Amino acid sequence: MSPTIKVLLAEDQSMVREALAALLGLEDDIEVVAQVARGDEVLAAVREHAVDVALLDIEMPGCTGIEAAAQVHRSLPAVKLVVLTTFGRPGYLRSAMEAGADAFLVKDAPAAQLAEAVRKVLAGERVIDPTLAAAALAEGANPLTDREREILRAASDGSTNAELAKTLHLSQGTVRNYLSTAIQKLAVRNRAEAVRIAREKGWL
Amino acid sequence: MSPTIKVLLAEDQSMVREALAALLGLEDDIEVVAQVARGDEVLAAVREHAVDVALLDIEMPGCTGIEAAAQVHRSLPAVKLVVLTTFGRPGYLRSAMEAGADAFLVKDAPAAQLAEAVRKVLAGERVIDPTLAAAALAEGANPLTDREREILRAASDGSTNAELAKTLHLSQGTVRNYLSTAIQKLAVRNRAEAVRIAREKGWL
DNA sequence: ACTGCCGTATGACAGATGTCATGGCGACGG
DNA sequence: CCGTCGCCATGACATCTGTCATACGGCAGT
Repeated sequence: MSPTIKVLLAEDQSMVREALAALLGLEDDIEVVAQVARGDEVLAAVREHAVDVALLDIEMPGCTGIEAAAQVHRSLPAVKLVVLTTFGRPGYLRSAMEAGADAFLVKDAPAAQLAEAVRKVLAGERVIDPTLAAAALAEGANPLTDREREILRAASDGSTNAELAKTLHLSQGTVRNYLSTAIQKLAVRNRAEAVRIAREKGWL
Repeated sequence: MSPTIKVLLAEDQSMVREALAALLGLEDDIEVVAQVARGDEVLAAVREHAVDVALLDIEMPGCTGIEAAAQVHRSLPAVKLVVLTTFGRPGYLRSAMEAGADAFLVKDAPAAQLAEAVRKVLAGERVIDPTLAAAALAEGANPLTDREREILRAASDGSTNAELAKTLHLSQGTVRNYLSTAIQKLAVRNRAEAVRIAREKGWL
């Protein structure tokens, strides 16, 4: 009796995106009504196509799927949000939830979970991998301040202190202080490790 | 008249893998007869299912799709090899070709190219993105020696010189020398940048 | 009002990192 | 058999990084 579920797919790699569309197309009750390749095109497309469920990849040009989720959640709170990602990083889960996501799936989960998640969120359920949820809770919140995160992100391409100081309009000493505190908070021994760990946890 | 083309799909993320299978399943002349999630399972599966074309992702546990391609190429040279990857790194293309690949596709190409590539390689054609091919040629070969690559790879997680020396059974000075020459060859200013650049080019 | 915490800054110090010159050893090509 | 190259090593030097103590203004919570 119910009409088909209208789904939007946001994913930057077209081959993956179209493959997921093919997968969902096999389901009778689901219809992919829109596809976008950039985070910043999500909101408009959701509006235009009266989407029921938006399926969002995190890593996208324009803006991340998490940011896109937040935008949609603010403007159109009725739209259900499924966040889909390659990396099961606890920090991602946390921020996705804070952005109003209804489901959080990792791409190495079985494909059947995708359609299932779409149906469940529409029924008002939340879908979260319990292992990941546990990890997210166990690990605690991001200990880094905004500025520390920003400097760490800027340092992640191998820039030197002098370059960082210039681009961030800070003194060189300040840059070192921030990196130093970040290194200590993450309990590592240099900036490279700090970047790696923060990335892994989804804190960058 | 010709029987269906038997395809093996190797890709570690099950959602993507099954989605690609769904996509290829839409084609009448193609049949996905095997799916594996690890590089080191490819060869056995190709043998077992008398596969015509193997579709290999590069980033996989066990071994990379490129290594798997080389194995298949050596043992069963009649099997056609399509390498599929997220990252259009020229160095990847180069090594894929050296491993005997018949096609090289990036995941952000349109989905239609996938089935098309399968048919073309079976017809004896090679399928390569011309832009990428140009980039691979323009950039030249990997200037790093085996050892330099190895040390750079080991250093990429933020290990310190002392740790590298220990795990690689080298003197600390030697480690520094290798990193220094790698840094110079890549025309960068520190190991972090060296790692980044080498990664980008697919030289790691 | 007082107490944190954040952002910013400085100066000093120790230790890590990058560079350079130099050497030995083995393999491979001319 | 000689030159070149890759691999490994040492020592010396300059620079970059990480740590610590200290400071000041702002802003939030008690």
